[in-house]
Amino acid sequence: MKEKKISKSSVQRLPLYLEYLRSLLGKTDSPQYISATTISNVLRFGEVQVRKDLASISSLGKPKIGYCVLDLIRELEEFLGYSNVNEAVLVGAGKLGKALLNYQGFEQYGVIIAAAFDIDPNAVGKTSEGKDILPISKFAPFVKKLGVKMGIITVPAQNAQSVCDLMIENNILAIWNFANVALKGPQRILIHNENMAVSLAVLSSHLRKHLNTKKK
Amino acid sequence: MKEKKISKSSVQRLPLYLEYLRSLLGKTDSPQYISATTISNVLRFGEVQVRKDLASISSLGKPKIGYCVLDLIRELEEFLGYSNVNEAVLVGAGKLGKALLNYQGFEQYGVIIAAAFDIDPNAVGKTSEGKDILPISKFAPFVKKLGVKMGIITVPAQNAQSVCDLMIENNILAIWNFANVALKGPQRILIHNENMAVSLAVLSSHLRKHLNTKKK
DNA sequence: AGCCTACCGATAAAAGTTTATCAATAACAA
DNA sequence: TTGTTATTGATAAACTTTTATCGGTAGGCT
Repeated sequence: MKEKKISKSSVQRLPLYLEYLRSLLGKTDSPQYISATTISNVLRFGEVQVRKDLASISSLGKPKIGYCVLDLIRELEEFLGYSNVNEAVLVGAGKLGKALLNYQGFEQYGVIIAAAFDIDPNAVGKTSEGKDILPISKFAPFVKKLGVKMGIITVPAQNAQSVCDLMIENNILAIWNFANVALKGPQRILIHNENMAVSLAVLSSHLRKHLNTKKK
Repeated sequence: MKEKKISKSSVQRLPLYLEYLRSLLGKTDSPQYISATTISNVLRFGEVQVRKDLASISSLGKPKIGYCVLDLIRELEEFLGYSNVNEAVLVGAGKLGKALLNYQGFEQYGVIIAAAFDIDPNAVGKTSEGKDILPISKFAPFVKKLGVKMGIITVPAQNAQSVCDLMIENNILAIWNFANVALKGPQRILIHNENMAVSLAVLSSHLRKHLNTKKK
């Protein structure tokens, strides 16, 4: 009810607040309250932006005092869904796929990759970390049985859309796509395209621009 | 001169056009010209958006015909800086760092990771793919010698800013940051924060919202 | 030739995001 | 108690990005 609409860009800043607040807890002089001003100085966001972001997930915030750190952390974790674990499945056990599969870091954010799938029979087996890589034929039953709602795509670009369709058919609701195409699907499905090429484009075009103008 | 200002979001769509156009070349019925309408249908962007994006990097575009595919590809590669190779250095040879280091895929986009650096003496050596992992003390001379302009950060969050500062001191111009903090630096430096936690936040909060509303 | 149609490019409107301004509130000190 | 100050939260302005509208141009068909 009280949940105001929150912009996508705002959501993307939330984990940064969370990371910072969590880092405070470790310190010896860890403060009980924190002001938006302080946060904005550390993260170098606009002061107002911080307030707006926090306002959309939290109710508290006392004048002259700021926000209660512990409450904020709890509310952020709550909002971001880090408090309840989501299981995910990964399709495409190539280099990138395996790297993600073996990467422990996601558990910190409430995501566990339950298993990976690959079309290549040679890829099937167990990773060094003991995660299963199953044949793609097992995908539908596996997902149905565990009720997995999150899918990760690390197949080559030309196969990505069909994997995406497969996931949607099997009631996956959120898809994290590492293939170098912008996948699309029905509105209700969230497809987040994580595209290394896109990032490289930003970096690389900046360099080109910068180096060119210098030459002149 | 003719280069119009182009928005960051626009730049981020460019590699998708490129990928699609490149994929056309492989086909047997590969067309010589292509219209913005066709592209927009495949990539599911707005038709006008495609035109605007293309207009900012290309001059051509004939009524009733469309754009010359080969020219477009050339112009995109040119703009994105894929045509001339950029060397990059990576700091932080942990799991993620090594995965990136060994990942060949970047070369397709004109980026080669020349070497990695780590503060931990035990990490120093060569990867399975034959890439060097050097002690961080070698960073400054290495970067200076090769004139590297791109840096990749894969260290834990608390060390990321100091690595970032180190890179800036050594004239790195574009930084690709995988640590879970938003790094900041002077305007002229491009810092692209690639944050897995941010992506997970988007996915995970979508799931939470979706699953909650269903329960009701 | 002249008309029709597919398509581009420019300009304008709308939507979304960030930044600025300011009144209101609660702690603290005199 | 009363004034001062740090800080919030709401509202408004500026900016950015996306989407809509429309005139203009070049093929191709009659």
